[in-house]
Amino acid sequence: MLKDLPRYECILEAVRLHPDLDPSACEAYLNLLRAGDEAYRRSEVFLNEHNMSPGRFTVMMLLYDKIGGKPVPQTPADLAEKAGVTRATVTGLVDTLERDGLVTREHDSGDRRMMLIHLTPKGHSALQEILPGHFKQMAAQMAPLSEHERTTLVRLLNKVAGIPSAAHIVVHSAAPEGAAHAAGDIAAPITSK
Amino acid sequence: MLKDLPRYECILEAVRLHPDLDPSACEAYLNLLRAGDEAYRRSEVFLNEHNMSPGRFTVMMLLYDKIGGKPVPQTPADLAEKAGVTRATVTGLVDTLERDGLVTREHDSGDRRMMLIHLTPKGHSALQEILPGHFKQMAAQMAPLSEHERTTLVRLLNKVAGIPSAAHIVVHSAAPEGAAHAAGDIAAPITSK
DNA sequence: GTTGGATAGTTAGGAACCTAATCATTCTAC
DNA sequence: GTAGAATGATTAGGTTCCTAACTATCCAAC
Repeated sequence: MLKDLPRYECILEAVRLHPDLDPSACEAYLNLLRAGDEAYRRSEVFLNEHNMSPGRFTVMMLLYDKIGGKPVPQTPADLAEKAGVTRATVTGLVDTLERDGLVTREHDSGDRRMMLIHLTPKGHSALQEILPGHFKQMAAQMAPLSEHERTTLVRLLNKVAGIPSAAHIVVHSAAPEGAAHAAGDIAAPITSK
Repeated sequence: MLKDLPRYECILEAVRLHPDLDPSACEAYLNLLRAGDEAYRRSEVFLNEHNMSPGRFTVMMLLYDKIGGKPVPQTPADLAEKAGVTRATVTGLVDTLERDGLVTREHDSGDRRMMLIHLTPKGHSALQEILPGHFKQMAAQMAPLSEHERTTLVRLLNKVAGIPSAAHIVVHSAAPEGAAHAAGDIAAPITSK
């Protein structure tokens, strides 16, 4: 939210009035929020140019199988769970995506409570058109960092986000219960709720 | 947006279909967005418990002089500029803050186009009540990081966010045009638009 | 001194999120 | 087999943001 962050000196000033304020924590926290927001907004600008929003894009990416490159149908509840939003939000996103002809709804033949959301050919080609630019855009944003710095950044971010340890995930990719590698299911966040 | 990030292996898989995809950039980017979102949402939850939202809180903090601890009036345009949102958004936020008796609007005596937003005594004490918890909450979120790690994190985040260099800011605190240290005016982002 | 352009704030309408309530279908237990 | 709980999706209504259009005031130039 803050466009310009307070200088470190100003934070130190504020500590006089508020002894609870941990200056280095405050600085790290504000910079994290700002950098995250910056990166998010840049992507948003790019997506907007292609009649996309982060929410719409996420839904479409979830319908797009990264491994096979083929569209795979999913239920709204699946999409909500994977995207980390409510089912009501998915309903709204699918509404506009369907309106634009990028996805279709279909009743599940087995359980008629469920819907199956499909990427249409139009949706698939829209994605093909957007993805290269999106990837370039991500690469450009991270370009200032060396490979080593990226690794460090990921490690520190995971510490903050409450991910136990980045290391063990790659090592023993447990997956005790089968299925669903598509979006990866590493480290279920504490944000369960 | 994504609750669970793809595993690194899955990203590597995806590179086969999309040569533009820079795996380490993608991983760093996704982790940045997720960690930022996590931190943001945690703060949001805390603020919500006190009848606040990030937007409302930011406006009130801008009206609260961190140095003197005294409320200082500001125009909506000022607030919008410092908060990095549109003036229309500030109008909406001030509407609800005024409704709740936390701020008041007053016509500028000199230029009757302008309004001056004041923190009311009620608003001031609401802030006093929230701030200690907010600070503790920030400290708790950053607790997993050592002082050294915090410095590193800030340096890497600034690289990504396009801040030229964190060092020189503290060193020669230029401030060529006078005034307004309240919210700090370091490093105007590229996001000017 | 009046016209025209800039500036400050608001209004109107839309998108993406939320919670809570509703409707339809399925499953479970008796 | 039927009542009631559980589950999937939607609807209704609210919030926070946006852009674009509007209103009011000020200032500058003729």
